[in-house]
Amino acid sequence: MVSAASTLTQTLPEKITERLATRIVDGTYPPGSRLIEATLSQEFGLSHGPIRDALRALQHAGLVTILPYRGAVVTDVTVREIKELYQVRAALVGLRARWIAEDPQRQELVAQVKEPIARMQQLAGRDRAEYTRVALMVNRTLTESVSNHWLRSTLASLMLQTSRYTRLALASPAHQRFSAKQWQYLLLAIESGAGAQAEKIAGALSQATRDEAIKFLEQAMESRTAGAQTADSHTADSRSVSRQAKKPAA
Amino acid sequence: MVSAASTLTQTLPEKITERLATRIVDGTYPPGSRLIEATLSQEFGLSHGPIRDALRALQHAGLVTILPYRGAVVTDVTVREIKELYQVRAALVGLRARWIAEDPQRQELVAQVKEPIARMQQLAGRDRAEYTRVALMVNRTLTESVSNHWLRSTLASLMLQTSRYTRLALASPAHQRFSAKQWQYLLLAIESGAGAQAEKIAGALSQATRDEAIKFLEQAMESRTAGAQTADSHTADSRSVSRQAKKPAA
DNA sequence: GAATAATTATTGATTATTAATAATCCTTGG
DNA sequence: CCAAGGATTATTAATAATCAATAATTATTC
Repeated sequence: MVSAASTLTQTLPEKITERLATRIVDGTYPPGSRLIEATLSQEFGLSHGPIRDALRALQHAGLVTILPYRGAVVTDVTVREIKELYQVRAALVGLRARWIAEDPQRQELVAQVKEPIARMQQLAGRDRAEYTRVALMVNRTLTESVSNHWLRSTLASLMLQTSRYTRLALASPAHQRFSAKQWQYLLLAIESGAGAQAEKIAGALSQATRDEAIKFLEQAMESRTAGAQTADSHTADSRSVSRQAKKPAA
Repeated sequence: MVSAASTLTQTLPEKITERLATRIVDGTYPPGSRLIEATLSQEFGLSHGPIRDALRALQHAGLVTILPYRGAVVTDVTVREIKELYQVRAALVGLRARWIAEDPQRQELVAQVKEPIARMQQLAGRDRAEYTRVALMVNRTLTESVSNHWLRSTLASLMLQTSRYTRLALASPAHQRFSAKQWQYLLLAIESGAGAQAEKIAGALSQATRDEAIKFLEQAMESRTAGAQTADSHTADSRSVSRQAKKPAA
């Protein structure tokens, strides 16, 4: 479940897992790229063992697909799968909001995120990178505040995957402004202990983010299949994992 | 995510994972038992590699806890954690019911589970083992019918863990009868496409199962701490994983 | 009898080697 | 030219032997 660069990690494979996860999420390794054990073990100056472990962990996190005797490939998720992913995420984010709103000790958390959420109002539509940073941070704070261990870890796993696409949605200034507003409403609902309302707002925001991300992805898909032969970074069929297909830039 | 002895498995570690998972779930390896690489690799006639993989997979599934330089121990879940686990499960089982009820192609599934659910009525309060078997089977059929990949896999993971405790609840004839009734209502709600109602029934049943399981567990805890020195199978503090602590019966 | 040091069991990681296998390349015959 | 089939290659899967690291246990000493 890849604790997304949070709790100071211990073992070697965990460290590697996080470093690789970061590269996948931030796009350094685009979907379809192969993660080859030999290359990675050289790069990190390690033997195959820990690398293997890390790749397996990434598989469990859903960031990588392992084909027997073929190795790890950064998962290329179809639009349909992304929709499904967000659907589950929306439900759990709703649950998260409700449980937080119903937690007697919620004011601590409220105090912690009040300022960042206010700042999001300022940034919305102005500083894209910073807005994204703050938004993801607030999200993480909320997830980590959940006392239920299982909700926390499954949410963390889903978030890790969706963050790849949420970035896309947050690129739109219009969506930023919408998102900022919704966060403010959500904060109010949580503060006042309105569980059902908090759940509804959080779920709706998640759905909206999904719709926005999908819009971008479908555009990208079109332009990709249109000018297929031109650029090398994205072949028409990024699913056919042929040998020469994009190696991770070493 | 340990596909619980379902989809015909391929690789060695997956096979081992399933065999070990079965043993943990059915109580062959009680909570607190240590799973030692050397022993297992001998038993299965394999080298350490695949065993390691399997243990890591079990850790991801939440069935085992790995302590650095100490190895894998069958997770001993606190009552609080079990409550949390069921809370998430209840929410997702509710979601599962709703989505199935809203699926235009649901009648296929309905036809598939109608008979088993009718049979549950007959078995309830009479044949405990068979009732449990059918109930778990129906549950699995429902989970596997979910088209959303993420819901399916997270549910499968949660189910694998909860099945350890659901068994306890299903031991009670009263709960069996209650459960059988609720399943019938659930089937009707699904058949008629009443999503919200299906969600409510499924969630409520999950909660009831939880309450029943907790009751058993708390009884077991009491009797355990009371007559601590007597039996060897469950030490008072099954958390202290000392060297001599229950080895898996080889 | 408690603090500390030695011992032991066990995992973590490395290295080298062989087997298995999927993808690709390279014939060769039509 | 080109399609079918076999050789080649890249890469993972698994084994084995070894050493390092470490947590728990046992022994030792004052």
